[in-house]
Amino acid sequence: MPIMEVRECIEKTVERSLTDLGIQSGPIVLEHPAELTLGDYATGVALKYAKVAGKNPREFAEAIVAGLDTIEGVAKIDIAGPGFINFTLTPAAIIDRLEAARTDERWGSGTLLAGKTIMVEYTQPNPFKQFHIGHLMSNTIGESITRLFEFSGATVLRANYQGDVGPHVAKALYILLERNSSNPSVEEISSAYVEGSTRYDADGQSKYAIDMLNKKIYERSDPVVNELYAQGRAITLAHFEDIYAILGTKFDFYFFESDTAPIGLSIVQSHPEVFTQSEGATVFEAEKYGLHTRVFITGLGLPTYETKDLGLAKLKSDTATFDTSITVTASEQTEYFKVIKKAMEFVIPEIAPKIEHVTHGMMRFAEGKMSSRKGNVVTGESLLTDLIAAAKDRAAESRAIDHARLAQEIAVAAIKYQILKQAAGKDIVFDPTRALSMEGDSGPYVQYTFARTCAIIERARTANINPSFDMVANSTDLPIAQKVLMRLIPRFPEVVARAAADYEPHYLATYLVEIASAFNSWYGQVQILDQGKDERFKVALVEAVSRTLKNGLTILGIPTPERM
RNA sequence: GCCUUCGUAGUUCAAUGGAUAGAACAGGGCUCUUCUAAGGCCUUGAUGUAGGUUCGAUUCCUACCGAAGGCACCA
Repeated sequence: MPIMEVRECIEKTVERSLTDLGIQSGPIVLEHPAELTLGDYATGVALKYAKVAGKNPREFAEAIVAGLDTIEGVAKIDIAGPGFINFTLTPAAIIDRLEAARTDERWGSGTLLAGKTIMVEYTQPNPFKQFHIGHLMSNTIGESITRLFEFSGATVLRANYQGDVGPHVAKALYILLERNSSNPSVEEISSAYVEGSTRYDADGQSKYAIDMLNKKIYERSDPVVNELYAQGRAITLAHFEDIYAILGTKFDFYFFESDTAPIGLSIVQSHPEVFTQSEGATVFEAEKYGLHTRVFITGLGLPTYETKDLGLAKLKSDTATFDTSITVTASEQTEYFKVIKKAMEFVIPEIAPKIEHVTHGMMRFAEGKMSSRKGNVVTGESLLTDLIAAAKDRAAESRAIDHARLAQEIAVAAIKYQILKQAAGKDIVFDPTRALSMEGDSGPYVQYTFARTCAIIERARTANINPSFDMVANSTDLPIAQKVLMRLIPRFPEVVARAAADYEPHYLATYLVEIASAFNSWYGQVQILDQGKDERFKVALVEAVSRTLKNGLTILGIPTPERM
């Protein structure tokens, strides 16, 4: 019986036993014991309800256990410590899962989101601005969330939303026009943006000129402006595609602010009962809902990001059918999004419930916030370039056939793992030294472990060893690290499911390092290919580890080179 | 000022209200005639402060201290 079902059976029978004892507990959620030696699953319900039941916890635990049905796949049930009930799986149940890990290509997948279609919008770089490490963060988290959803049975629509109109474009274009640029490079465009921002804040004349230019861009009224605009837009977008290719993202939909703006405008203008006029602007007064007022249409009659976001929701809904649309952005937009969501409830009530916002922390320097307006950002490509350079020497000495490709795969692993190893909502303080590190708790560490498993599997194949769990090794004299692996690997589908349910890839990242660490410990301790009687069993276990690492890294969006 | 989020080893992060708070890096020591040393083994070291709820609090509540973000025409 698959382990997820064993788990459910335990949860159900515990709940029923409690009900029989007069306790309405609600659904039971099992945890894992602190120590692997204590068992595979545990519950503290006896502790929780002992007082209500008027018994001491251990006595009560005994009563609960006495009321349990026999559960296939459970070898023993212990009461331990202050009154925990611990369940230990049978060797057969564990071997059944290890066999699945070894042979099932989709090992780890589940049905949590089966039948659901979910649009995920992430990355959101803006043409005419740099692709900085904040975008790298959004892309990494967004991509791994989409893959978690896919492994949980959902159909996923990858979407990117890019701001190709708005003041930032006018600022960059103003300087480019002044420089008489033609077919500017990505660097020229982003430096123009920084200069434009500075001028906008510094002198009133430039500010006025940029505001007028902004209006022209929206209206598409000036052929010279249109020409340079088209060039700059195309150049930056093509540049972003190069980065997506390295990162391993392929979007299904691209939305642009130039398209969402008119849709949003018409929505706002057709709801005067929701939006009010104030100081020449059209605003949404959200104070009455415990939020704050935001401007939707400026005094110049131009739509702000707020209005475009309303248009975006409508456009998404018109473009594709989905149950939920999730927008992944940095936490600085948390409050902003609440206002938008509230406005949506009034103007597009049929779409509003489908729109969800997930925030991630911000990438910042120890000294403070990065700001592309000021130009003090670390760009995505400079970080990747530095990481590739750092990985290059080692890659050159590796067994890989394509060294340049390996260096890139390692660089992607290093940056992505650093982002994914911690809870998604927390800020990351960007430390260049740490970012370049490939040792210890890192992406390359897990990759290296995977490459090791591949090397062993390859050798075993050459030696005609037939991997098999048929012969169950005497479990008492196994090395601890091997026992740990055998208990940990079956948990993989649960870890994936929990990470998907909570939008928290870091549960998976943490788990993979745990597996890699146990494997490396075992590897250091025993000779796997030793021609002994356990050899086939050990090779089979290596295959189970290998698949778990491969699928796990893939879900995180991290490449899995077989040779390093 | 108001709102949101967050304070865990020297540093960067874990911990589903549970059992002895785990890792990694940095520091000290050991380990490649043996399947990849990007590895393994040993070692020092932590829950901001004060209360509260609970059988049990890093986790929930209150206050304070500290940090980050947001709060009208940026995205």
